[in-house]
Amino acid sequence: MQKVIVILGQTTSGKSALAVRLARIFGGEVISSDSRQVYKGLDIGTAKITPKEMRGVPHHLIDIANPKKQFTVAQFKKLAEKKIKEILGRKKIPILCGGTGFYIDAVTKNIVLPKVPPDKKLRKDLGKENAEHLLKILKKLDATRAKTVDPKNKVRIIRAIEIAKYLGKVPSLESKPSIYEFLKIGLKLPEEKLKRKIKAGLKKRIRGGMAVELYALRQRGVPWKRFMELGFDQKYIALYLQRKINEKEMLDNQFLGNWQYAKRQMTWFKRDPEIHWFDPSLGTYKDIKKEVQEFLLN
RNA sequence: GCGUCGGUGGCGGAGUGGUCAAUCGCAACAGACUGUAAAUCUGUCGCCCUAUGGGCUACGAAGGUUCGAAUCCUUCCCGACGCA
Repeated sequence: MQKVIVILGQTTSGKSALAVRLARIFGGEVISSDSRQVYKGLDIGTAKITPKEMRGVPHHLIDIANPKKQFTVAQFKKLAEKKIKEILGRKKIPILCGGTGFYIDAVTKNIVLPKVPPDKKLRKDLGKENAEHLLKILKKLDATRAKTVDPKNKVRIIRAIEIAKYLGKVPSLESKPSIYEFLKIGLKLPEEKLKRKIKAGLKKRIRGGMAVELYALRQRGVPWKRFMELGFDQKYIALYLQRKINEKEMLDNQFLGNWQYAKRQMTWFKRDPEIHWFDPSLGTYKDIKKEVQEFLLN
């Protein structure tokens, strides 16, 4: 089976740098698996790797989407699979690197996503209803899925309705075995160190012109409302630029957002027993390298 | 110094005689996750236990009134504002 390396972990844990190092040694190319770095014009705000930091290693799936439009897992999965194929075709090692657990699982667990594209109008209309009512609508279309969806999660129920409308019912969850073999390396920092890194990273992004960057997007017609969805950093900068919060509130909320996100990432990753965890602050690079080496040889 | 308003759980903030261990929001902790996933959503959240029940300590402090007080009275301490 052909091999693919996966580097995942919490925000600011050092995934990108590790990916570049491994890519340079083993002859790899990086496929970003980050749901925000796909957007063009959101460089500083999503802590995108810079060309210099790439050190000659090709990076994929960065800057491929218009921030005005919504990018989705399904698109990611399709593109990532295409890139994996291409990279392997060049006799190089694909390295999936990022912090979006769902995106990574979509590829590594080969989750079969129903081929029903988002229906903007339907979502908008149904969004006005309450969860209880939505569940009733779903029950009529697909009683089975109605029993399993989170009954209070409108987003989920609406998607289920969307699928049921097109396919008659929501197909049961399927996860086909992947044609690739994956080695999952997880990076996890101790709490205090992670907090410090998040703070430092935030400072750097602010000084680096995160607000200016967002302002430019705004000038290009990205509505304020959209910033709310683009991530915690951009959300609070947008509120600050609109003078709805002050500078301190912005910084506090941004830190909190990053921190809570890091915790949420862990609850996702925790349930995957295949991940090999390392603490990058302990000089574990050699161990990781060894692990990768063995994986590639077998 | 006088006057007014106020002091509630980690924080903000309800409650103004019983149904209050105390609405709610935040944080915290745990978790879910079928094309929004940096999103969306759920549970727990004073302490202890033989735990869909029981006990203890609590609403600035100390007394008091009452069958019963976070809620009423007195004094004291602290804060904000007003008058001096």
